[in-house]
Amino acid sequence: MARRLPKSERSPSPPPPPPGDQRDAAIQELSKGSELATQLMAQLELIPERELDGRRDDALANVRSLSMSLSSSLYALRSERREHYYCGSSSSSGGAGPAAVTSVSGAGGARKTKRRRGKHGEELIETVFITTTPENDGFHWRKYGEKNILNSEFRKLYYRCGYSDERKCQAKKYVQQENNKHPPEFRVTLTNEHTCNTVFQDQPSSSSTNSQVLDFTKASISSSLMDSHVGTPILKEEEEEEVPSIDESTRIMSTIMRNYGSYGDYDESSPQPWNGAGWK
DNA sequence: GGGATTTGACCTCA
DNA sequence: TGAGGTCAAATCCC
Repeated sequence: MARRLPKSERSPSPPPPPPGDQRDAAIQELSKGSELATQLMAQLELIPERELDGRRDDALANVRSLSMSLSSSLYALRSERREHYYCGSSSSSGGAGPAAVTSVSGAGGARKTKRRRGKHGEELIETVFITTTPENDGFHWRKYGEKNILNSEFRKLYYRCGYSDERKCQAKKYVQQENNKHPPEFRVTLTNEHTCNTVFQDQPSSSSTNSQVLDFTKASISSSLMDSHVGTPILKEEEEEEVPSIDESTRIMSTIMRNYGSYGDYDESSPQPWNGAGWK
C-alpha cells in the first residue's frame, strides 16, 4: 500500500507516476513470475524427499521466499495504482453525495473503491473485493472484533492495522466469508490508507505464535498460506456482476493449500466458517 | 508476563 | 429501534 504523506511532507511537485502501460507490463511480468513460482512449489511438493537428498525443504523455502518477494512487489505496484486512480477521481466528486465508486482494474483483477464519510464526517476510502485469500495482502493486521451479520451465515471479522497504535495507522480491514465454495470466497473491505509503510517489512518483535494476526511477514503463516495471487482478487461488483471463474493460478494454489493445511483442512462436505487463521 | 484474541456491552447511524 | 462497528475486560498461549 502506498503511503499517503501528510501535506507538509509532500514535495511541491511530486514526480509523476510511471506511465500506466509500463506499470502494467511490470505487473504482468511479476504476475507471471509469481505464477511460475507457485507452479514450481507445487512440482517440488510432488518430488519425494529422498530424490532430492533431503534438500527439498530448502528448495521449497527458497521458492516461497521468491514468491513472497514477487507478491510484495506486485502488491506495492497495485496499491500505487489504486491510490493513483483514487486521486485522479477525487476532483470530479462533489463531496456530499452518494458514494462515488471507482472501478480499479489491474492485470490480475479488479476492485471497487468507494468513498464515504466516517463517524465524524471525515472522508473514508473504502475498497471492496472478493478473494479466496483474505489473509494475504502483505500487511500486519490485528483482529479487534467479530460480529454476526444479518442474513449472513458467516460472521464478519474486524481487523485494524497491527501498527495502529505505534504508527497511528488508521487502516482497517473487514473480512466476511461469502460462500462455501472450495476454496471459499471472502468479501474483504479495506478502509483508510496504510500510513505505517510496513508491507513485508519489520518482522514483529512478538514471540507469540498463536496470533491470528493476518501477518504475511510471519513465516508460520506465510509458509502455509503462501499465495501467488496476492492482489489478484476475484472481481465482485457491488451490484451482482458476473464473477469470473477462478483462474489457473488459483487452482494451482488450491492444490498447494491442500498440501499445506489451512484451506486443506477445509471440509467441503461439512463447511465451516473461516476463523481468521484456518478451520478448526 | 506480555502480547494477541475473544466476546459481550456499548455507541453510532440510518 | 435495530444493525453494524468499536471498545475493553477477560482469557488464552507462548
